[in-house]
Amino acid sequence: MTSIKDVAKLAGVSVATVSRVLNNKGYVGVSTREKIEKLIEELNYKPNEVARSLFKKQSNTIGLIVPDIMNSFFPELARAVEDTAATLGFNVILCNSDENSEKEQTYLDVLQQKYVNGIIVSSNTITAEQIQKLNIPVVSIDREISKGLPTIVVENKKGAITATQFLKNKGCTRIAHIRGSDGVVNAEERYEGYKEVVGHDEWFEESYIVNGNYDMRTSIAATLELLKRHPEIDGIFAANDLMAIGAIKAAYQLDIKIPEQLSIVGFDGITLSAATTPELTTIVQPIYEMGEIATTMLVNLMEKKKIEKTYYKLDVELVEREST
Amino acid sequence: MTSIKDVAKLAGVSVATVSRVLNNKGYVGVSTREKIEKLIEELNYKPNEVARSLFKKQSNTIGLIVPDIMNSFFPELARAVEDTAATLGFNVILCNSDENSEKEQTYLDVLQQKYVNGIIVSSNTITAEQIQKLNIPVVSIDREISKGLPTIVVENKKGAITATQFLKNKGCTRIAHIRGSDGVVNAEERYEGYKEVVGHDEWFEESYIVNGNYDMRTSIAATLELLKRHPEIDGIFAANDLMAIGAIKAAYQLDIKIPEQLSIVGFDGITLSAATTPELTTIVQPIYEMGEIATTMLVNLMEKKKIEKTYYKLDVELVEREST
DNA sequence: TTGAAAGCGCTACCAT
DNA sequence: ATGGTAGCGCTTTCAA
Repeated sequence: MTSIKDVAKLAGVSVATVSRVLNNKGYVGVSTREKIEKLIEELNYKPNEVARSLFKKQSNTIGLIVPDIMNSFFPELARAVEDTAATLGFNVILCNSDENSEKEQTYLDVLQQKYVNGIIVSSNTITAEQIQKLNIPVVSIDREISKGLPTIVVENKKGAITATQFLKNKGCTRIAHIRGSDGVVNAEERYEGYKEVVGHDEWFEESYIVNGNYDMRTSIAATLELLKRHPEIDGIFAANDLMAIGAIKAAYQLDIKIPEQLSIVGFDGITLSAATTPELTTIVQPIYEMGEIATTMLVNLMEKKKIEKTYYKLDVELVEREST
Repeated sequence: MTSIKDVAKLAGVSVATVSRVLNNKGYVGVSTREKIEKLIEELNYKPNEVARSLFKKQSNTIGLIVPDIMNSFFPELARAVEDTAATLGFNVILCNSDENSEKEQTYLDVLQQKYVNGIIVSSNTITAEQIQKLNIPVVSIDREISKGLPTIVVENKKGAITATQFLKNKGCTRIAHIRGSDGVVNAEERYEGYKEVVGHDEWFEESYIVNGNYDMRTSIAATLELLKRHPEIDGIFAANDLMAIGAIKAAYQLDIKIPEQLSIVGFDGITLSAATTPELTTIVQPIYEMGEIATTMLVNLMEKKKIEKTYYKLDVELVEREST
């Protein structure tokens, strides 16, 4: 690999001068500049990023910590983050935490050791304290780690209300809910939204709610049980698309027609939701936008620009498809 | 951030000694070692990876270049790569190339500038020459860039034969093919496999083949047209799951019953394929395993261990589900 | 068994 | 306008 020294030597100047043209900083005579630029071109010289990082204490890299890139909306989020980062001149290191605190801490440590400029994280387990210690900007996505920390979330409760109300308007009279994992804030919020709409109906009781653990398989089993217990159910609001798809499968097994006998609404708007048959009516989150905003905000934070807003609660939208 | 100097000073030794205990290399007196280790613990000192990288010319990082992390099997592949890399002590930088040569070259350049130890790449456009220049190990996945380069692929043709033959055995008498993008090797191979099985049947003609461009939307349109042109079709082999799902949707639109009137087989075995209704019969690739093998092989290459094999052609398996 | 110091490739300060 | 050089935090050679 050719280094700045080689360029300097061949150009008959000092490394300082080469550095100046590299960074477009400080005075350089026109002719020397040209000579150096030509040389850089010829040698196809690219400055060593690691050496730069060591000096700058920044590696032009950001860390992205997600529970599992295979799950629901993380591929799209990752894509948005990587796209935006690339545009702004950063690379992204992908980390799968499995929501495991130990792994998370390990990743946080090595990201810090690698001088990443900032971190985007989606986690329920990470604490504000862990983040404070890091001393680099962190933005939290999809989950609110603590007040004050830069955060991008969506209108979970509002979305749930929209979904449930929509089922009601469609004429559903017994609306069940497949809720997300215990202890996860957005699962809680979606549950609350559901309850706000039907909680005071005289038919309502807690047994219309099952836990699908944000997972398709669990949801199938839960739905089967739910429909056995309450065959009168004619509407289901699932707290994410995966579980809604599970519900579709369960209904299919029981030979229940969707949407004729049973309407189903999901939450997330993942690619999958448009690929099922029938296609899923769902509350779609602006996933790509979330990634964009998070990354842009992170970069602003990193560059210590002043930020107008560090808390975004993005709106969600009901997209009606074939399952209702 | 506390540095090796701080540790050395507090321990009353030189940085060299601290470095020795850090790397478990060279002689260190037992008592000094203990003192230093205790100090490291207390200070929660973590060595600066960037400084290390600069010296070692290796950053304990590998690059992963895929066309688009949102597409078909890349999330699972990325997961496998990251898991394996993490276990072996490496981070992974994610790059989305969109199969765009310029982007690819840019990524290759910055990965090299960042001293990544190796690169895993899935691309049709990258050339052997580009890789040679890099001078770091590269393994190619899903596509064969050139003979001699470490490669992981699957039995595309064989899988296609299995799929098509399976449809025949199921009693299908007019089997169509939705092929993948032009110029993509695996699309070609799958097409060949299909043709090997039905190409000599007397009913066969080229008009039973349409191009779905490895994309769901395109596939829907193509299937619609296909079924209009040849209403007698009772079996479809699609070159990937996304297109097979498109075919399901098209059939659904035309009110054609699957599998009663039409059987469909896909290729890939992505998560999606088990989420549709009806669930898709497909040729599943060992995606996770491909990622594992690629990463392990890459690390061996990086560490200059001797490699038994640099070319893997993994077997695929037909998984029968509801679409046939 | 330990320390001093060179050097990895670059940037930025201070001279000139 | 340009050069010399310290220093970023670490590893490794050479001496002691």
